[in-house]
Amino acid sequence: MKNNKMGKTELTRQVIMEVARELLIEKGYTNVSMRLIANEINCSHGAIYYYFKNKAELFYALVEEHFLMLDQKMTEVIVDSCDRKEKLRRLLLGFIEFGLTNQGHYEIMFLIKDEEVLHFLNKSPSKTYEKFANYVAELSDRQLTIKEIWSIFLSLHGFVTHYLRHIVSFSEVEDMANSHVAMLLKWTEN
Amino acid sequence: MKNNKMGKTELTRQVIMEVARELLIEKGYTNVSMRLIANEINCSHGAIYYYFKNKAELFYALVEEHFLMLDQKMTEVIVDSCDRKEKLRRLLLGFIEFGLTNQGHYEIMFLIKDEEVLHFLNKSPSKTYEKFANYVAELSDRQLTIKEIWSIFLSLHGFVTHYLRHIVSFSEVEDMANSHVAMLLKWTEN
DNA sequence: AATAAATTTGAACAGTGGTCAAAAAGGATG
DNA sequence: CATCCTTTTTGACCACTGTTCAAATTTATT
Repeated sequence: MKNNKMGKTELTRQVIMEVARELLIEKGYTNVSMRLIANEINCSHGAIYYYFKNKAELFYALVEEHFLMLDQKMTEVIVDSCDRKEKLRRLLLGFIEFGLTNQGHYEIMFLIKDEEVLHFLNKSPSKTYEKFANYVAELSDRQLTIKEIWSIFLSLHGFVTHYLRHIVSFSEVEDMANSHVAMLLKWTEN
Repeated sequence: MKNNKMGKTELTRQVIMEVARELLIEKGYTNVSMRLIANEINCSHGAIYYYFKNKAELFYALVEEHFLMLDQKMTEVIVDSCDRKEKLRRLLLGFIEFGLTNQGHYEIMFLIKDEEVLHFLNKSPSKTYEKFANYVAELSDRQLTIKEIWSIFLSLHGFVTHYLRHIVSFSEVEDMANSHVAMLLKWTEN
């Protein structure tokens, strides 16, 4: 970490985002206040507004990276050296794992209704979904319709969303996740 | 509505809940404040706390009725005079319709993470789910496992949750809802 | 009319996101 | 070093939130 001459941590977008991310993970979007972030950094809450126009922009900057992370995670599955059926399985399971290991981020990316947050999200969710949909279409045995793929996504979203409410870790529901994905897979076959 | 000698509406749990329900429908849980409710009734916000210990209890009293409404809606489908396959279809579609025509309530019943709200919800969601699961098991052609039924529920939950974020009415997504349910049904068959 | 109980009020508290004039710090120039 | 200018930081302030509670008011009872 960069320090200035007084030894205090320099205030940058990066530093603010790092602290905000830690707090987001342990408390969730609504329970992290700008003042709490500022306290953790030892600056005034007003200073944060010099780097981010508001709370929504700050937290969007956080999740923006995670859209790319999710994209990358999907690509990793694709270039893996297993057969198509296994790739598809890992793609669906991977989405659930991503959602439950990044609950705070997932909340902002796909759940929170806040207008301001939604304004910043813009096209990111649809772009990531498009990638997901293309991969699913590519990996499935039979030709799936647009609606069918969308249904698969909504089913995964429902899984993540439910367990997110009670803050359950992925490992705690891994069995159920496997079962859920197995059902969706079975459905893509016939 | 009962009025007292001055012509002013009498302050009761019922009156508070009616006003709160209207506001919940048009604004959602987080955007309805105790002071807003009080203004609408023409009483002080403090008075509401004489009838409800806090915001969560007030809104739980609202959704409590809706767990029963949902139960009843499911029962109506069961006693209907169509064949089993059609009953199951209406059961699943009915859940989606319920969620999207009572968005504010559904939010509290199945979505909101607020600890205080969760505390009051207690066993209501699981009881309603149990009823749902029993009906699904009863109406499906083949024997479904516990996990399979749970997956069906999560898939419906995902559908509702997604469209709830953008406040879309049921009629606007009815086609997609039918398609989503059709997929789940097809899966229960083979 | 006096007393007791039920109800209502509104100031106060601690918290939120956000704004902004003023102060402070940093850098460049003479 | 001193002056000037720009960048950064502060913290009081605003309007809002849920919640509490002593005090005032209304209603019911004796």
